[in-house]
Amino acid sequence: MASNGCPVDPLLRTITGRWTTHILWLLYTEGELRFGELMGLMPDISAKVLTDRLRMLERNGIVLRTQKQTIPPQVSYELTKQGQDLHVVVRALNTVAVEWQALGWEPDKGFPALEAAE
Amino acid sequence: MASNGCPVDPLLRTITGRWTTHILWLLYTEGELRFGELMGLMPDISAKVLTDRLRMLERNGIVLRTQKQTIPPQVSYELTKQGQDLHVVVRALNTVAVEWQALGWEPDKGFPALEAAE
DNA sequence: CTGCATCCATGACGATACTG
DNA sequence: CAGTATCGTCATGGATGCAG
Repeated sequence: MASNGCPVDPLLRTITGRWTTHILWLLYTEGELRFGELMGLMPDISAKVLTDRLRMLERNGIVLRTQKQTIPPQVSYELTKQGQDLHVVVRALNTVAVEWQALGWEPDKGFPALEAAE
Repeated sequence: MASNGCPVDPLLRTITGRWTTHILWLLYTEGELRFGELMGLMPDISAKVLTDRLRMLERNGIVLRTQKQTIPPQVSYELTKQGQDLHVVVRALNTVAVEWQALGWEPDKGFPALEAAE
């Protein structure tokens, strides 16, 4: 059922899904982060969803999970070598997002600035 | 509820969603296409979903819909100027997707080639 | 501190049938 | 040809509570 001949789709489905690129962005810009630090940097995410995302990214070889058996436990996450491949994508995304933001673009509302100019 | 300070999220939510990048890819590589041509190039999509996606992309200023009032009606879609900004993103996505495919990557299965090597 | 189990609401996706 | 209308299913996101 994957879209025939479109190799992008599975990748997109992986890095998509609420919060995922934000996590990648943070791990890319901040480096290794602990679970609680990620929570702090994303005030609106729930623990379950963050865990879901991290586990999924781990399964896919994109982040590396390191657990220190101390009390209390400490768990850190960092990008794997493959995970760092994604910075090209995330940066491209970021470039366009910032550019469009400057044009007044909003989801489901288009480019108000441009329509006004026509 | 948008992820605070992450301008990427709304953009990602827009270009995400089953088939969307495939549509963008086709309009980017093939140029202007008619509704039926898009259907033909994506054998597994339903008319409703294709319509949904195109309407959404149109609302967001990414594709331009042109209708010729003939019998039978002819409707064409093409990328707007802003839509073409996305080719950077789609190409980045495609580059990584192809690269990972070569490494044996599959969603939820990681990189078998690499694990075998370790 | 880090996370798992459970439950629920939402909406995306898709099949089918019908229309100007 | 190019849709619209309707309905059903299922995955996702999220709240809450418990646990090592």
